[in-house]
Amino acid sequence: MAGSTLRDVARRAGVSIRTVSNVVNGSVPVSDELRVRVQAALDELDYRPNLVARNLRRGRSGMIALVVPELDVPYFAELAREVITAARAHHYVVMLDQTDGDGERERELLGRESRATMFDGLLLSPLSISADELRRRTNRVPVVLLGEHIFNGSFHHVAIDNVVAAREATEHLLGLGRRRIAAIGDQPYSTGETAQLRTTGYRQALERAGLTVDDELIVPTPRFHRHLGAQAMERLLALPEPPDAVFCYNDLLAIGAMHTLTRAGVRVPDDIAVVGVDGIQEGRYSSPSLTTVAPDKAAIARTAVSTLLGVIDGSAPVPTETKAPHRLVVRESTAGARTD
Amino acid sequence: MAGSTLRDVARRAGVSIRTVSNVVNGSVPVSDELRVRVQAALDELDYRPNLVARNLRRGRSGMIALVVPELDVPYFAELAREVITAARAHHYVVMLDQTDGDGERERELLGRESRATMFDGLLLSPLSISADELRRRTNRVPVVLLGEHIFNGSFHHVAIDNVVAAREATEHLLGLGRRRIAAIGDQPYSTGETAQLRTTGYRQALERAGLTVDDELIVPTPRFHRHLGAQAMERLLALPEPPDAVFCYNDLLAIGAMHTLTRAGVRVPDDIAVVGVDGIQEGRYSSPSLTTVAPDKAAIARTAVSTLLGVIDGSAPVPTETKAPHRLVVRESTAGARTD
DNA sequence: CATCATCTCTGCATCGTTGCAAAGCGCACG
DNA sequence: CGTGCGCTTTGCAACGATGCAGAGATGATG
Repeated sequence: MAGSTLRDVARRAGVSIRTVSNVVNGSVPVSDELRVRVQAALDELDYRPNLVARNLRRGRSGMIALVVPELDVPYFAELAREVITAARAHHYVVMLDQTDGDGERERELLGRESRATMFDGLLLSPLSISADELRRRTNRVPVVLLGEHIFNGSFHHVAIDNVVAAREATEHLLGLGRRRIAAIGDQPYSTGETAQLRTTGYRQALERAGLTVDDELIVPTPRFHRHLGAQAMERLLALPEPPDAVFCYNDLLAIGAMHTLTRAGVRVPDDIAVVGVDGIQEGRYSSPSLTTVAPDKAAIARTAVSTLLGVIDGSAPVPTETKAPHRLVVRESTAGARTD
Repeated sequence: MAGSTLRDVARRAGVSIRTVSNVVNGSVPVSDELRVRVQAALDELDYRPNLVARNLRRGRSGMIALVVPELDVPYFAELAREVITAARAHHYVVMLDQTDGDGERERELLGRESRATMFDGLLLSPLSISADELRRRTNRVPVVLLGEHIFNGSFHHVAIDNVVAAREATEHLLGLGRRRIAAIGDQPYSTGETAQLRTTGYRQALERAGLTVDDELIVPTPRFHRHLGAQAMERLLALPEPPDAVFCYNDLLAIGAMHTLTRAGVRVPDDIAVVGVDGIQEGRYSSPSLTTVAPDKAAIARTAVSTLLGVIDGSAPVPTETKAPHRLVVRESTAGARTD
């Protein structure tokens, strides 16, 4: 029951511990005769290396942590999937934690008694923590930031170009002939940088089209959840002059918005076209299916993981700001065709 | 940069390593004078305990692994969220891995060179691996199984009562007056036990209502994904006598099915009522919103974690089969009211 | 035949922490 | 004043693995 150790195997095979280790690792040549004998002992005792001990000796754990606000938000679940896959390609495993966007939890994560030291590095998708704090707390552990916040070059960072993504989404709506385009999801305060970038892109698109931005059409939401999208849409429908299209800052907001529209008998896209961001699977089977700006999550994950591993092995000391690709996926919610 | 150790702190404070350790852990009393001095040294050097070393010494890692088929399947993401939360309450962290339902991956997970030894225990949601194999491979690591497969009492196991859940879902449809009720998601082969249990419940409900089961209405699907639900529904619509209700073995199948129905101009629930299983958030904002049998995921997670920890500390040697609660959540997809 | 290079194999030290037992110290008590 | 008790503090060993340097054995070479 209690796992056997190198010592047990060595005793059984009548060789030194070191020789068993050599057989297990295969790095140092071992004579055929001994190898066979040791291998037999390994099999009989069903030896499994104690990775904790190995890690201590090697100074590496082979584990990274991925910290996201909420794992049950599809975007993060899908991203986590890709991160796990990308990490596996480098023989790394991934510990997952979620902060619920709670700054306290984020801080605790990096604090004195945290488990952070167990990991070779951290992939962090911070919501509430400030750049200063992060800097103060991460002087030990290699960190790569994902998608959120701007930390003006002091951190490794992987994200899509949010301004461009938002501009393209809005331009797509303009291309349909819509002129009264709303935006759902602005976050005009210090930790809402991502949202603000999307607002910037939205404004750019309208201005380039020679339209004036109607601030009434920009509805802020504290988070990016379905029910907040639904609420925001209600507010927009109550306007004297409702919009004819909505750019939602993520797909969940868009799905919430479409929920409100469907209930209100407003046709999508005929009366109001809807576009989201994130490219989550849910949007492919919603009714109507959702047009979205889809970040290349696999690319984000691969880049983030390899950047992090670079920091870990010291080959990437200078913070890099990587822009990951995205593409517009057009579906029914902005298609010319009727929904039903 | 390189983290300071107990030795460094001890040197600086002019005390023994052991005393520093005592201050850090707080378990053994230390005189005020020394504690202050040591604490100062700890702060100055920003000491963080090396958890790998601590784990080696203590023989516990404080980590469990959660292995699910696919993390981007909402049910598993939501379950993972609860598991992480439940584990945190016990000061445990959770490593996440996914197998893609690939038996090879599941086997590898338990194999010789796996990371399994790094964890104190495993929460496993197996898809393809057989009971025998699992038994052969898990003689070392404490394991609790989640929701899938039947392993006739040789493993700790937490799941809802699938037969009852399926029966209740079907009875709900019967209660609406529907009489031609289809089922989507059967898996009539060795690793599809969960699906088979749901088929059993479905049959029970029909038989108790004095109806005969029309095997044509039971559409198998190899997995529980949206597009397979959509395909299955197409098949049902093509029948000479289509159903007036569908029980889908999970919410994704149901959402796929509703997608097909909406496109085909079939009204839900007026023409065909739909019910799913899993209680994922997506179903609350789908159009129409989805009636579902919702397992209490938090309860499943709590039970699974505390059972696992019981196995780990040896206080729960006999395999327990726990039935977690579930409840029927009625929404638009089976409501009397019109959708639009 | 002596010498040296080569190839296996081994023992020791070490990673950073904690368990254990005993040392050191002060104080109360006979 | 000596003994014993309780409290704090310490040194040593150990968790299980690997790096390193060196010991043996073997073969090649002059």
